[in-house]
Amino acid sequence: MEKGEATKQKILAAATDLIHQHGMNVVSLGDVLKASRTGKSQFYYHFKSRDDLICSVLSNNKDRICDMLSKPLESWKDVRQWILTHAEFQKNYGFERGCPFGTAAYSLMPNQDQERKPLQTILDTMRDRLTLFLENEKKAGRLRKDTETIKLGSFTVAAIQGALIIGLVEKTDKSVIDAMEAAYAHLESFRIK
Amino acid sequence: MEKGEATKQKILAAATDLIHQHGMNVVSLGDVLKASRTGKSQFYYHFKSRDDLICSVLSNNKDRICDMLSKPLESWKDVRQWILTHAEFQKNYGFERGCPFGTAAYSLMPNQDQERKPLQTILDTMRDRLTLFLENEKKAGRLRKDTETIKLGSFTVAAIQGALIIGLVEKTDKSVIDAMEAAYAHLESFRIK
Amino acid sequence: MEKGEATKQKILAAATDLIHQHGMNVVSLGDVLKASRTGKSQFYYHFKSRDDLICSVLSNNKDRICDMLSKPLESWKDVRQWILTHAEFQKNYGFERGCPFGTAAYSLMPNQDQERKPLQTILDTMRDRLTLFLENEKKAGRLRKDTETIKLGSFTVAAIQGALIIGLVEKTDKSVIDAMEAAYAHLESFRIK
Amino acid sequence: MEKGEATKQKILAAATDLIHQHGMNVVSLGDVLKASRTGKSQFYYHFKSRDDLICSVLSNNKDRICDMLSKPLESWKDVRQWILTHAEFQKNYGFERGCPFGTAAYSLMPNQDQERKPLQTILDTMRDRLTLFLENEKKAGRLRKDTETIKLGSFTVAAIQGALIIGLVEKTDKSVIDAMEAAYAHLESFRIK
DNA sequence: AATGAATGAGGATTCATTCAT
DNA sequence: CATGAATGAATCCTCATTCAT
Repeated sequence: MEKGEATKQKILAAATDLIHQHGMNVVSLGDVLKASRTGKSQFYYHFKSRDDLICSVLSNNKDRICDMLSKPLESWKDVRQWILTHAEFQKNYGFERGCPFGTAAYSLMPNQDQERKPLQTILDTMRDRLTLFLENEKKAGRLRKDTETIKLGSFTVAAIQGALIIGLVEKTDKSVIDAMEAAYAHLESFRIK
Repeated sequence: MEKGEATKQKILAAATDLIHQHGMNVVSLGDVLKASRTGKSQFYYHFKSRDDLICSVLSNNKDRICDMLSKPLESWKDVRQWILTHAEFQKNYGFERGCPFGTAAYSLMPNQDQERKPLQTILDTMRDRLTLFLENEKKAGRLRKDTETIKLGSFTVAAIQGALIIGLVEKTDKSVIDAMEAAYAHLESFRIK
Repeated sequence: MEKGEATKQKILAAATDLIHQHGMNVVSLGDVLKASRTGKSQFYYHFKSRDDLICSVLSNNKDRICDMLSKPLESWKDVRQWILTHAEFQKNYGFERGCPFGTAAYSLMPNQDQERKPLQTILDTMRDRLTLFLENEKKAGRLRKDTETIKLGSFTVAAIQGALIIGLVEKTDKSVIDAMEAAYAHLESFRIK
Repeated sequence: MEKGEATKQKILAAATDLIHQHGMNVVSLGDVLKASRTGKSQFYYHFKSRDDLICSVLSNNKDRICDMLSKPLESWKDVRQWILTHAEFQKNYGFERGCPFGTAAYSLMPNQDQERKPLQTILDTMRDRLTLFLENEKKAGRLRKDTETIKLGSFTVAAIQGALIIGLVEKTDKSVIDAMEAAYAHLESFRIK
């Protein structure tokens, strides 16, 4: 990685972090440059515009998140663990952030279709991963035959994201975990032991 | 209500709507004034500052939402209906908005404790309303004795909010309703018929 | 004239002068503000944008020039005097400027149709004024019946503008006056004494 | 001509064209590089600065124009043709350009004496060419003895340049040709048939 | 001879706010 | 209650130029 690329990554990293913190509409170029200790010109050498940066961040998030989701869920424990990880993640940030996915979803303007694409991808990946697990369980006879796996996928993603919103407001993980446990309990209620 | 108060309400209404649409960090004073057909001076007569307006909007939202929640849930049908209403509400806005609650939660800066209060109130009211219903059902012997009603309250609120995020990304209510139905199904699984 | 209007006029005057000097594409907002000793915000209070300012200047020029042309030409001496005035005008500015009309014409981008309108008006006014004089002379039997007055109008305007270009390059009025005298001579060649 | 020289010519050609189109104050280095498909470094290898480029363009223009003027005018038809060619030239460019000479004259800052030199040369060449023709005609007894040939030279150049300004404003060649025909008529009025 | 990277000044514009009337 | 005018910091972005390689 050459020197130039390093600068670009530094900017991207700073922007990714700031946007995760504050939402993309609130982060100014100046903020990003201050945080990355770079100058305007360096920025405009590496990015076409602020919008370009935003898109890069979004797509960067998509890559990182999808990367984390690349290992398939292999057990019910995995599932529970994955759900609860989100709460832990939020707690580590002092309840000052939600999931980058949720942050972005609520920052998007209705017409930003380009920017919405990576979010859609993240959403699909999260849901599909769960659905795949459930399907496998069904085939193995460990899940009720009548389980609507896709529906449960959407449900789980929603429950996680919603729980994080509660965390943002309450600044405690009490209710967050409550909600997540309940969500997991719902999943498990389809399980055949 | 004198003429002056009417102006204030006009500004507040415009701001509430715009903020619901775009999130509070993105709406400029100019936007609000344009939308409310008022002038700078009228604004600064009625509000101390932009922050003051934001707080008013938030508290206004709180009042309106809590108002809508004042009638207690009286039947399982009521519960299901209430959950699904959120999806309908979002659909009516062309999936360009989430719930004002969620929008605000994701717009808040970590240090805006003052502004977070009305959100906390909304959250509590939503949860308590459901909890109250469940407790009543339990007393009436129509709910399993071991049901953790508060947990289920948080869970339901989370599921609703999360489902709306999905709506924002997908711009369809398919998955939104899927998630909500699943959430309701979970509640009902505790019911004794 | 209130205080606010005065500020606007100060800005407009400074811009008009600077644009006459350098052409509209070269004059920056900063230049105008420095020259008018005003601030950015004062500017944006009174003008919608830089483009708005440019249009105002152009239309202002149009008004001022057309005003100067409002008194009809009444004698051949008037005509000659009018033509030569342009040279004198340029000399007074040390040959650092052409006619505001020419300056603007050469600064226009092909797509600036809005901005071209006032120029068209100036052009028409200059030509019509001469044409009117010639027509009157023709009616009075002091001009050859076969004179194409409109053609001569365009010709005269062109000769004046072109002469000023020469002045810009040579920084002397020698050739400018030569060209103008020749142009006038051409007009007079249609005269019947 | 080596490879390096070719690059330089490519840049020069692009710049010449762009400057003819938009005037030299409006064309940015980036524009030139984009149009010539070259890079910053190539530019700074071949030119000292933007100013250097401008000077080169001006001198390039001078060379090309003077080249076109190198064949002497040999008949009255030649003269008329030459004048009218300017209108045709402008028409071919959709009335989006004047003569490079006029464009440059109006783009120059008063203190750019260095840059003004090539313009002076162009002007002299145009005028002298006509003057020479007229002198020859005079010697041949086909021109009135009292004709002030130099004056007529300046006059003709002015009329051409001014006519082109009209073309820029009106975006039609109607008046342009009117003015040019009148100018030629004036010249011819000195002719002895 | 040419490349990618960096620089800093300056471009137009919008913002929330204040003040005098 | 309301108006018009002013303020200055901050927004995103483009410019011509330079440097190390």
